[in-house]
Amino acid sequence: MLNRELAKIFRNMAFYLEMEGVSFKPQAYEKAADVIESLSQDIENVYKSGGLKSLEELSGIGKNIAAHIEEYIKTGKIKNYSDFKKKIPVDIDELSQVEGLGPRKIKALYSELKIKNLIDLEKAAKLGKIRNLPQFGLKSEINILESLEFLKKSRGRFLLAEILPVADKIIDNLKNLKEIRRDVLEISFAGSLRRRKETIGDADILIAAANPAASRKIIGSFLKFPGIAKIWGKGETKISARMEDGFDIDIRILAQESFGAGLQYFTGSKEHNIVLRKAAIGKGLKLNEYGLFKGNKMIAGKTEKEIYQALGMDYIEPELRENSGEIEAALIGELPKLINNKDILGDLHIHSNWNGGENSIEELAKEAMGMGYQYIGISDHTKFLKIENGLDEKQLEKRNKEIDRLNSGFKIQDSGFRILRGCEANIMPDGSIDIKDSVLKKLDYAIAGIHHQMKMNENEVTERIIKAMKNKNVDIISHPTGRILKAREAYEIDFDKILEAAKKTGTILEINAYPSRLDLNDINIKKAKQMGVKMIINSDAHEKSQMRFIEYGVFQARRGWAEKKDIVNCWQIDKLKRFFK
DNA sequence: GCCGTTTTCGGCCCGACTGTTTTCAGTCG
Repeated sequence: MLNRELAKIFRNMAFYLEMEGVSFKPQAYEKAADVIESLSQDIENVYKSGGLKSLEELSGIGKNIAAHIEEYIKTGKIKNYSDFKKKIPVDIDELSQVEGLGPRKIKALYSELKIKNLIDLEKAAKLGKIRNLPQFGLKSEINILESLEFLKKSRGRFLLAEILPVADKIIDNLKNLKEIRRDVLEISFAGSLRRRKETIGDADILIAAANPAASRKIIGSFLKFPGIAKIWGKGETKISARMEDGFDIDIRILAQESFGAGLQYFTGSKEHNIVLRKAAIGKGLKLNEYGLFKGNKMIAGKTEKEIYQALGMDYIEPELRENSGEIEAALIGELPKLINNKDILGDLHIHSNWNGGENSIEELAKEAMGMGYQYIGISDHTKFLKIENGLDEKQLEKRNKEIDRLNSGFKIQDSGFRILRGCEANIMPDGSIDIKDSVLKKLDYAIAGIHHQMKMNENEVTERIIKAMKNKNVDIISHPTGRILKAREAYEIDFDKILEAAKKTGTILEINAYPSRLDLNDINIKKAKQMGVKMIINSDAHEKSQMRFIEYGVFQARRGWAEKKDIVNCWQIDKLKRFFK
C-alpha cells in the first residue's frame, strides 16, 4: 500500500509550502494527504484501474497532485518533493515535535543557523544563539530547551488506554473539588480522546462555567493540581499544561449556552469541522466554538444535537467524525446505528491458567458473569507457542473436561451462563495449523493467528492466512494484520483478498481489543462491514482484569461504523454455536 | 492546488494565546 507513503509525502510538501509562505496550497496538499490516508482502496489500484482520470475523480485531488501520484507510482519519487528536501534539508518530523516550532520558525532556524534536527537545535539553544534571532527571544530559547527535555522523556503519542483512565480522574477531580464544584456547570472530554482514536496526542477537556469569574477560579484550581510539570500557556478561558506522566492537557472554558458548540468544535476532527463549517456557510450561517449564527443571532449552540439538526443532518457520534462519509450519510439519514458496550454478550478470546495466564477458568467465568456476559470462550494457546505454555492435543482435551464440569455446574444452578471450548491455534508459515484436525473438531470453535515469522512478503502472508481460513475447523482469525501500536507495523497483506476468502469460507475476523493491538483498525472494519464479513470483538485477556479491554474494541468497532449485526458476539449463544458448526 | 446550484476566477475555517513587537506574525487546536 502506497497510501501511507504518499499521504506522508504530501503532508511534508504542505509543510514545505508553509515554510515558503505560500498560501492555500498547503491546505490543498493536506487535504490530499487526508483523502489518500483514509481511502479504503489501494491508491495504486485506483491509478491502475483508470489512470490519471480516476485519481482526479477523488475529491481533493486535481491535475497536479494526480500527476505527482503517477510519478511516484512509476518512479518511486516525486521531483517536486526531492527539490524541497534539497533546498531545505531539515528533519520536519523531529523539529515539528518541539512545542512552539512551526514551519516558519523551522525555516528561520535553518536559514540563520543551519539547524537541521534536534541535535543541532539543542546545541544552538545551549550556546544561546537562538535568543538573538529575529522573532525569537530569550523566552523562546528557554521554551525550546524545556520542550527538548520533555521530548527525551516522553514517548510522543499515547495509547487510548493509557490516557483515558487518567483523564477520567482529572475530570472527576475538577467536578468534585469543593472550591469550584459550583462553578463547573458541565464538563466533558473533547478532541481525539472523545473520538476514541487509538493513540492520543493530548487530552482535551471542555468546561461550561457561569461567568468569567468562575472561569478564572477553575483555572486557578487546576493550577494547584498535583502532577503538572509545566504550563504551556494560560488565559482567561483556556489553559494547557504538560503532566508529569508525559502527556499534555488542554482545558477550555466557555459559557453554558455555548457548551454544545464548543464540544462540537473541540471534538473535531479538524477535517470534519471544516466540512461542517462550509455547510454552515452554504446555508448563510456561521459556525464557531460559540455557536451557530445567523448574522449576530445565535440559532444553536447549547447542545451538539441542535447544531447538527440546524444544519439539516442527524446527530453524528464522535467516533465517526473523521470526514470519511459521515456528513453525507447524516444529511440523508443513513448513519449506522453503532454498536454499544452493552450489546456484547460474551468474549471468546481469553487465556486461562492452563496456558500460563493468571486466572483459572472458573475465576474468568465469574468475572464474565459480573460483567453481565452470557458466555465466554477459553482460547488457550496451542503447542507451537512454547513460550506461552501452549497446550498440546492431550492437554487441550483434559482442559475441555474441566470446562464441561463447570458447565454442568451452571446447569444445576439453573444459570444460563456457558463456557465455550476454544483455542488460539498457531498458523504456521505454510498456513497449516499446529493442532490436529481431529482435536480441533471437538472444540466449540477455534481461533487461529500468526505469532511468529511475520517477515514474509505480501503474497506469502496473504496465502498463509487464506490457507488457515480454508481449514474447516478454523472459525476466527485473531489480530488479522499483526500490528502492535507504537511498536510494530502490520504485516504486508492483501486485505481485499483476505476479505474475499473470509466471505467465502465464513470465517470471522477478530477486532482484537487489546489496547496495543486494536487490530483490525477502523478502515479495515469498515471494509469488512461493506463486504458483509462478520467480525468479533475479543479482549485477548491473559488475566481477568484485562477482560475490561473489550471496551476499547467496541470503540474501535464504532470508529469502523460497525453495528450490532456485524459483530457475532452480540448474538445469543445458540445462534453463535450454529454459526460455528 | 482545488473547487464550483452564487463562480472556470476568485475564493479557500476560525479564534485564543504567546512572544515578539510597538501593531502583529506565528503556532496551536
